[in-house]
Amino acid sequence: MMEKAEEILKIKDVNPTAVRILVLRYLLEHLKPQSLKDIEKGLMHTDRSSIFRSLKTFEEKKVVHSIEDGSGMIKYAVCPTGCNCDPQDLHYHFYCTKCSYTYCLLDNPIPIIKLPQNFKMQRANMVVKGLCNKCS
Amino acid sequence: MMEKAEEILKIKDVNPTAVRILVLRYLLEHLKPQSLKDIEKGLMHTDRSSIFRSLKTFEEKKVVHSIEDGSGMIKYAVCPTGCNCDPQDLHYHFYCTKCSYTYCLLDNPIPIIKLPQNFKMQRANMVVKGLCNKCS
DNA sequence: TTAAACTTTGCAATTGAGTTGCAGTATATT
DNA sequence: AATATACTGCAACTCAATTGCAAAGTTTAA
Ligand SMILES: [Mn+2]
Ligand SMILES: [Mn+2]
Ligand SMILES: [Zn+2]
Ligand SMILES: [Zn+2]
Repeated sequence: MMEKAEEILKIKDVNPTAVRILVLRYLLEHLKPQSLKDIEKGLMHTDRSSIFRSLKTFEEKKVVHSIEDGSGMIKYAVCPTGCNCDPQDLHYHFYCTKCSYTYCLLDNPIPIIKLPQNFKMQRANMVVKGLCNKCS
Repeated sequence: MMEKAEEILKIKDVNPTAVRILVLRYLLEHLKPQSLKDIEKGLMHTDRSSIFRSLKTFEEKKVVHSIEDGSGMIKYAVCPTGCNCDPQDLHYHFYCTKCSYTYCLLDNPIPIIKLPQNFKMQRANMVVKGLCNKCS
């Protein structure tokens, strides 16, 4: 990503505080979706609860999306440019059961899913599990 | 479901102990996928860890499949007849953000997902979130 | 400027689902 | 019956997530 953290926060209408910039930069530097613990380890002088609250704010303001990959730790990834987290913006994720790497499969938009009558889709958490290219 | 718990356990090669029969019957009685806590509340005289271990055994032996719907509690549902939890047997799930009901969308098999080179699919956890027919 | 109002942060404590060790009980095998 | 194996209940523990609160920082309105 070449966008600067501050620009993203401005676009997404999030107050660019010190912690938020650090957290967002950290996410931008790592293509791999990061857990709260990952970020905590990476930003050794920033408090966990502050990081946690930044992530919650980011999610709410659609700066990041979260991935429940079943590992027990929620992962966070910066939303691709133009993403508004609407159903048509969503993509699959892949969780490698061997190396525990979580991938955003950005090239695979999820298809239109035929829901039962009167079911309304808002979001989705689509995780394929298996072995990644490095592990298979 | 009309299958008796004992029959399913026999087919899936699981020793039909007292707790296991109780847990499986409980799941069969409820179409809604149940959490460990749900089952614990339903089977007031059965210990949590015993239920937990039954569910782990069931999952391993493909008696049930688990659903990580993001609610913080894993849900368990009896596998439909003939299901072997292979990729082609998988289906979408729907989590209602208002009433917290988790649905197995058995009529919607998931499509073939084009993964990157050398990625091998083993399992999947596909959860659509939104409002169910009763809540929209 | 200054004071009040609001926002953000760090720390400590709590929550709660999930998991495990272990000893006692039940069941199967010899 | 004696032994081995499988199952169960209880209590304790793990650990990611979350919260309360007071201090620090920032904005706004006298
Ligand atoms: Mn993603
Ligand atoms: Mn299901
Ligand atoms: Zn891998
Ligand atoms: Zn609902």
